Amino acid sequence: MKIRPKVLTICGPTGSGKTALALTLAQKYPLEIISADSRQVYRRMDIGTAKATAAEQRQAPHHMIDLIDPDQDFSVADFVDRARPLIEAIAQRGHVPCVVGGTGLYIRALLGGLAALPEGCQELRDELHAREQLEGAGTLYRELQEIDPPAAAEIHPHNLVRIVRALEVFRLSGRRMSALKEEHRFADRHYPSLQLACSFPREELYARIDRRAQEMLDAGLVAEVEALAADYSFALKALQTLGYREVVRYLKKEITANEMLEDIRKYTRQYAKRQLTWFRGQPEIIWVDSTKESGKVIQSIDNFILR
RNA sequence: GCCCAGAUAGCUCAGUCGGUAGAGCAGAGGACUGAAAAUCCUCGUGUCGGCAGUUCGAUUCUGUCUCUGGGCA
Repeated sequence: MKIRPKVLTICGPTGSGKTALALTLAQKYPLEIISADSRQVYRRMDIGTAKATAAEQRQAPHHMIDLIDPDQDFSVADFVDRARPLIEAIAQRGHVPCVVGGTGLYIRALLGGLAALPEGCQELRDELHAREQLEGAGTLYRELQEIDPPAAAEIHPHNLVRIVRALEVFRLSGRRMSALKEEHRFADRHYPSLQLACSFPREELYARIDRRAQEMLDAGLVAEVEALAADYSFALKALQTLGYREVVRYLKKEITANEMLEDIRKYTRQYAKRQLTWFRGQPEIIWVDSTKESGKVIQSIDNFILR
């Protein structure tokens, strides 16, 4: 009989203590951690992505970290494709797969599946962007209004990334993205899941983020970026990542060391806020203050695993 | 001590030829299906430094005081 793996997820904004909670729980349960983080998949991006340290990774098996080189592309679909077999294998050996991360879309797609959309095509995207450039702002949006009115109605005319994607889907599949999404709606139920999110009062979360930014710099974030820039270039897409791009600007002498620190803090806080917006919209998530409610957490995990 | 320039939103500043004011940033809220640490949207009442004068009406003009720059001594 094929077992249906139960999946525990721990999400929350950056700096909310997801890793710490997972490692605490790993002392009590046979957890294997699956990182759901769009940046921790990159090798050599350790400090700025707050990757679990080597010592932390020894406390429980970690997966989905250091998968690819910094110049390679990665997408939600890649994440799902790689994580699914891992979950099966972990469950087979009697362990509990624990998905830990802040990339909300990855977790949602893992649990709810992905619509039958074609994968992205960089050349096509470049071509579309070039057309918008050449033929004027609004060109692509008008085209989307023609071919997929429902999608156009949902996408703001300024949101080029989304507009390009919708056009790409139509061009590659011959079908409207709006229809394909409507047929799917993250409605798959791949695994029974218990979804926890780390919560903190906003002020405290921001204070933690501010502190961590300084710690990252102390730990050698600038050197990490210098090494990447030396082997690739400042234009490396992965260096557009929050925390990395500010260091790049510092190294290019566009901002001072202090501005770098303050910018990293500021943009990280804004990112945390966006994550909160996403996670708040996920109805199944149970919010816990892990520093105060560990009893409640243990209780709900017991119920979930033994059910 | 004297001269000059400032004082307007949390910050930087614009503006009102006299009818109580608006940008950027910050902040808050939101959207999100193969780029998601990305991308995008919405939200602006504040003794216009204090006091007094002129005026129907002053944040705007005048006087004075305070503070902050800069200059001269």
